[in-house]
Amino acid sequence: MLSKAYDPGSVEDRIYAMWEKSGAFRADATSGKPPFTISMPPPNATGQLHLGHAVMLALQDILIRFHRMLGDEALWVPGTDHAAIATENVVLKLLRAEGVKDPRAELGREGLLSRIAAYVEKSKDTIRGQIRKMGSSCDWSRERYTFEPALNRLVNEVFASMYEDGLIYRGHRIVNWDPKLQTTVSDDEIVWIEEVSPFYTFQYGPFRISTSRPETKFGDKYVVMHPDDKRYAAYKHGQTIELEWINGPIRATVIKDAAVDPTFGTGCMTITPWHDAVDFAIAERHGLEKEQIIGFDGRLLPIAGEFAGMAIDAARPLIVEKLKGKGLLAAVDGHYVHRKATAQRGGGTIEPQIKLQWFIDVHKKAVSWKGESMSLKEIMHEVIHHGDIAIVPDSFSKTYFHWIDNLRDWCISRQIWWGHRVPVWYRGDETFVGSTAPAGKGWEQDPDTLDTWFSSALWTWSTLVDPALAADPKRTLRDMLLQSPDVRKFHPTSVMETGYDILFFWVARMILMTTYVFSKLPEVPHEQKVPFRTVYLHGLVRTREGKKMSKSDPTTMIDPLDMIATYGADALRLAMIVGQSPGNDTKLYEEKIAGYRNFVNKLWNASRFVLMKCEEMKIDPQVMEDGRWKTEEVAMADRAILHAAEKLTEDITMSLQEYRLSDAGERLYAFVWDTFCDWYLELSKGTANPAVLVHVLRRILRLLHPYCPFVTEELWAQLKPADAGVLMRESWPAAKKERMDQAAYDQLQTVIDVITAIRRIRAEQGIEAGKKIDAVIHSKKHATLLEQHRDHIVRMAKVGDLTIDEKPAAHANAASAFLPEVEIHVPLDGLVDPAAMKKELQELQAYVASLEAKLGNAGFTAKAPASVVGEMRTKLAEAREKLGKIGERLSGLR
RNA sequence: GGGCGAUUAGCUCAGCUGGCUAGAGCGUUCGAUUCACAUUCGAAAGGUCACUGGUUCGAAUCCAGUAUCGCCCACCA
Repeated sequence: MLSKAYDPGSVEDRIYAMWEKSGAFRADATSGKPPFTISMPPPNATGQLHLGHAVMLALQDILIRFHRMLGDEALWVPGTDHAAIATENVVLKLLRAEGVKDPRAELGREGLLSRIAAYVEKSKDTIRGQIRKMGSSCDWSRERYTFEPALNRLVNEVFASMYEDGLIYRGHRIVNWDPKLQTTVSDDEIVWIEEVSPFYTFQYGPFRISTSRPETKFGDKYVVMHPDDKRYAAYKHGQTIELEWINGPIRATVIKDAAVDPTFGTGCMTITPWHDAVDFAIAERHGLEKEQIIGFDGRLLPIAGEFAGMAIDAARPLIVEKLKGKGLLAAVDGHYVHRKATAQRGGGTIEPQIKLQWFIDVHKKAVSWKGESMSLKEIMHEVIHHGDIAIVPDSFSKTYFHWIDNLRDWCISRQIWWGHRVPVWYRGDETFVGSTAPAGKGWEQDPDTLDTWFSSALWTWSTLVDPALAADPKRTLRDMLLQSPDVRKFHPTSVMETGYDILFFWVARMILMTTYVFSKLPEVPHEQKVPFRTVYLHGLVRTREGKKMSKSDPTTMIDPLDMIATYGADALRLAMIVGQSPGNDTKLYEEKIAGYRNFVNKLWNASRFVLMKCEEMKIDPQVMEDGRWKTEEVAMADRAILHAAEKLTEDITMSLQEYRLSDAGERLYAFVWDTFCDWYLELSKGTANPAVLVHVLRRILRLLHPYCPFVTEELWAQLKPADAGVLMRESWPAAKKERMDQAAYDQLQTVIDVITAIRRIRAEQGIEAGKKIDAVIHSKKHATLLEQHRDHIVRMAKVGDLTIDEKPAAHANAASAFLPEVEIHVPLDGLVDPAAMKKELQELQAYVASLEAKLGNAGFTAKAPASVVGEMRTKLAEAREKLGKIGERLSGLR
């Protein structure tokens, strides 16, 4: 017998172990079933489960379990991410704490990498266990890691292929250099911080120029202004001027360029092409010299003269002081708000620098797509625009297009060690691109590694490539893709479910890489050259106050593992999913989770009740065949609940197929609690029909399983038919139209309305429970109906006894009254069919529209006689009036 | 500066292509209680659907404008 309250702690781990051991998570690449695939966005291998993960795991598990039950070959590939910069930083910090002052120098590349690898392996088990805690039904036999050898091979092959196609190039570009982490960071990894900093205006020969960064100004020998700026019309482009500057006299050149905003400051500026992206662009346009002022360590170079070697923060006030001493400081604005670029990871101040970096060219038309030569950017646009990939919610397509339109070449090299190393070898002037060094001595591999999103961008298919094929150097990328059984069966994936915050970081890059790679395989049908068919973007989880949960402020954090321990994984899953609509942030707080814990417990007790009823009636639910009962034993209430269960099945199935996960969850919640427990189980306390009870409960367990896998599986063991296996492998119920019994359902609704009315009147009139009540019914049909349900009404409305008298109807649409002195309106008849009325309305609308069109036409051509127009006007007015009446009636419909 | 979105009950939110008396959960108030469940049951109060116009027989829903808030992108020397 079941315990009085559901205890998730004693159930969840046992159930999960049972599933895993039984092989229920494993997908079969050889089955004939249609595939349904999700690649799990890999959490950091060294990470801890947070709410973001929990939401993603719950959503994906619901989809996977639903499709598995639907009869699809459902595959959910789990994995972890090597998280390049983040992981390297963690280990560097640990090493420094151990007393290793300069880990890179002391351990060397190989030494440091093996330390990091060991650390990663050690911590992987944590996240693996935590993913299991959520109930995730992923296929652990296919677990992958973004930095495993097979994936490294694929990364190298893709790099080489793109290089050969001229899509990867090396060039000097302004990059975001982080002097603290000693690496470049991508545009997307920058956080802008507002700060007030002094804004200086200096005399620069005849000009006044302003800056918040005097320390970059040593090398400024170009003064730029807008070509149309009349104030500077006297100065010609290319003209040189001798002037006194920080470290003595220099010769400045006048440049006219439209990039300068004449309304800002003095309308002219000097440029520092090495340390500013806009300046770099101007310098490129005019072929100007570029000079480095600040070193990669963040200190001034010898060009700074006496300031050389100083850190920029320290040098700044001294430089200002010197210029002031020379009488060149014209003004200082102390209230200038400046936006400073800092690195998202590590927090160092970004110093733009020119570096030799590897880039992916997104503009070059070098990819064959639909028989055309297109750029990566164009393809990225095309697949969304054309609908090869759908984004849920659709509104994010606009954001996506906007981003694509402004997309620049992607800088893929990083100056860290932990990551896929750039597969390029150098020897003197020779360059070789490939997985391994070419034969011969003296080849040196590029020291840089690739942006972590480069390997992540391959994730949907790199995880499906057979590692044995990847390990064979003779196999080409093409072989690996076409010969891996999992790629053939499961790619493209069905859904990419992730937070909207990484739409650009990751989703867009998967589209870029996958379309590129598959564009090389003519035998793959066009629509299969995408990484996924649907992108489902969930929102961020916020605190009750709407704040972002952050590690730095522990009071805002909700730890999903704590919540699982207290309330159970099922409750947490429901609390996160219900109320979460795609693309919108949700607020989560403990009371909400507690509410769903109550719900899970409610289901538990409902099952307990059903089992008790079975026992009372000496029936073993396990030997009960599903859905078998004798027609004559089925009362109207049974027919009604059966109808409701079929309707529910239909709704839930549809909602899940349309990715309306919150709706479906809410609907299940309401059905279980309000319809099944508070209504049908209450009725069943009188006369129970165990066959129907068990049938409906089994139906609930199936429909609810994707949301609450643990409790439903546990209850299933008690209630399943003898020949059935685990619930997670059961089939999804199909709504049976022939079982739908709207009439029975409506009639019971009437009975319920009557019960509610009696209760309300009792409360209003202060009539105690248990008193006899006389009801007057103005309809023979309903008098009969209520007479049949007298026992239920008496019990549910807590009436001592009930007399039902029939009187002739006062109105055509019979209303009924309870208690001699009080009239209650009960909607007794479903005489009006809203669908038919709508149809009539539509016909009238069409008629009105045609009349209007004719009238408009007649008025315009002035050919119709006035009498005809008048007649039409009358007709139109009549039609409109009728329309209004029908609309009103329709509005009044219940 | 460019773009996207939001504004519905005290709080958190539903409300799909215009059509039930605008809903749910939590909270509040009142009442119940050995009978599956106090992690319960019944009921009540609570809304100018941000504002102003427009389209329509009919608008929370569509259109325009206003206000407030949020997010993304770019970034001014």
